[in-house]
Amino acid sequence: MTINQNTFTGEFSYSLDIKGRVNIPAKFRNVLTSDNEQSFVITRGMDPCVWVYPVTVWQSIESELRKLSSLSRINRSFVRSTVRYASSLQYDKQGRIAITPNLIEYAQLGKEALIIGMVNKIEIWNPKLLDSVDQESRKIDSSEFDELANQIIL
Amino acid sequence: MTINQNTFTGEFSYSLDIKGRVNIPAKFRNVLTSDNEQSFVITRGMDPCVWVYPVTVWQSIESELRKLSSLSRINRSFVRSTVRYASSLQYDKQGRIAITPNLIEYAQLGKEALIIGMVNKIEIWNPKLLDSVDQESRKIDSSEFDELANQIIL
DNA sequence: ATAGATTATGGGTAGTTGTGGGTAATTTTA
DNA sequence: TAAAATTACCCACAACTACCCATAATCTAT
Repeated sequence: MTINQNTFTGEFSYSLDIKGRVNIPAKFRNVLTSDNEQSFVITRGMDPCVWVYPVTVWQSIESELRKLSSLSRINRSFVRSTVRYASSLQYDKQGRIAITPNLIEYAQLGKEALIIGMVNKIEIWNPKLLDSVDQESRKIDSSEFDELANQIIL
Repeated sequence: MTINQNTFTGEFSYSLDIKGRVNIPAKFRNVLTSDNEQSFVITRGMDPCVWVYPVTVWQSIESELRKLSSLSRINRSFVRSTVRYASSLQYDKQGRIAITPNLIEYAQLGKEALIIGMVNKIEIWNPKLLDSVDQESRKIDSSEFDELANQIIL
């Protein structure tokens, strides 16, 4: 049963096979709306990981990007860096997607892949890399972190 | 008689079976509103226990999370740490939910499970662990309890 | 107090899911 | 144009999960 459309939560550890394929957790596939046509858009994350969007979500990001005027240099560079590495792909009959060598390298993915639901998107991490990034940001941001928690967590 | 919709009070001791299932107390199921569709969201608690939310309560957390832009590093790390261990699930015909191995390990759950109503959510504890956490915090917190007294009348 | 309903707990089975590998089609390269 | 490499598609199997049924204990109402 799906609680919410296009919403991803939870953590799953899967293996990246020799052909560069990872499984999309069944739960994630099930919350995809039909207008996504079993497709995702994958791209670089802001952190060293892979971001995976449902097509419909990505489309709304694109329309936001369209609004940014190219007169501004920051806008141009921002649009370029977000769109540059994005490509759309379908998952196969077993529910797997093939990650491009580009992105495998960027996210430093090995045999293990940690898949994390991030509400409106999915992240694919090298588990060890996530650990270190996590610890780092907890050191730096702990007070702002607590503030957010006070606002949001019930 | 039910006191209030989606409100949980009281303490119940249940067993965790070999498949990792625990019963949700009938009283708790009965106060669930129908728009929860017999579903809960379970996640890590701030203490070493499992938190169980009615879906509707979780949705309000989720909608707050959706507002946080992923451009900010703190936001990303906060969303990740909040959502990472959360998953939604329905209880079966017998009223049980299956707790993920992840969370069983985190809350150090064994055969016994203590289920505690926490007003807007449910906690699942290893009874012995709760005892020790409880004693510990009673030592520390008495002054802070006094502070709370100014906010809440019992 | 007793019958009927509800609740707690255990286990079996069929279908789903994760993972590996094989073959054909397509693209790239020489 | 032919060989090599890559990609897409398919099949197979093991492990797991969801769903179902059974039984014992407890509660409810007359």
